[in-house]
Amino acid sequence: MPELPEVEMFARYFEQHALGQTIQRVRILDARICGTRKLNQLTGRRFERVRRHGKNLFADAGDTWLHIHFGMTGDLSYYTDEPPRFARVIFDFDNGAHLAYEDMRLFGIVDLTPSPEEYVRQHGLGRDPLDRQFDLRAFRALLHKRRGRIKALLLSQEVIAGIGNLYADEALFRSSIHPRRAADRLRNAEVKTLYTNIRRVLQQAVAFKSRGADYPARFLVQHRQEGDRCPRCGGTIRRTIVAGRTTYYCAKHQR
DNA sequence: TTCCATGTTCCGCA
DNA sequence: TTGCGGAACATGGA
Repeated sequence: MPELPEVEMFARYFEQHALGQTIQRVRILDARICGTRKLNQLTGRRFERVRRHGKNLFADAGDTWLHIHFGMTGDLSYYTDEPPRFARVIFDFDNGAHLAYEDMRLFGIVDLTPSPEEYVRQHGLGRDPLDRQFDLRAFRALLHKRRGRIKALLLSQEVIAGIGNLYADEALFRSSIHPRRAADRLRNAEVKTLYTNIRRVLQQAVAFKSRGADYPARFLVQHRQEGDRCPRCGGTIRRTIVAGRTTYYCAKHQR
């Protein structure tokens, strides 16, 4: 689940449920999820605010921040009765409720970091595409002298932080750009279109999700099947591998 | 049983 | 140097 829009939902969920309460205990059910720092140090503290950068969630706990990366199957669950099946870390609050980080495949990370800025710096993350500073000019600069494939570039978190496999395909689909095109060979108009569509796709995804609505049929994500009909031009949807990931695109209008 | 998965990282090779 | 493919990680669902 977790690309930028999903993590944005997690951030809002965290904000709604887990702020302001004293953490009574932190239970680590599977240490493979945790980094090197000791989450126990959160005991007695409260989460004061939440931030997101790309696919990373941060929660301010005073002089340290909780950092969560959701891997492929990470999720949050605030509950009062039974913990979810794949709970890996559980925060017990003094009101008797709990916040569980669940993760079936264990690719996620729950750790502490000095601050979101420090984390972003240490890991060399690029701009968040919904950040104000991510303007067309910045995007254009990222593509300059990049010989790699445009899809690979969109997936690279050091370039832009937050786009994953699904939304990379979606943005390219809307922009009529073939995922194997060389990044530095896109025409000016295409760069602009792609920039606009990256933001639009992510913003719309957040909007649909926050309403609990399904994505409409015009989204490629509803047609991720070899041989399906393109909702935009009637062409044929193809499945291939680009940048090591399963990629769907319309063979007719993506060039 | 086999294949696949919305992520990241590491290694070998061109 | 840059970028690519492949493998690895771990696990359940179709």
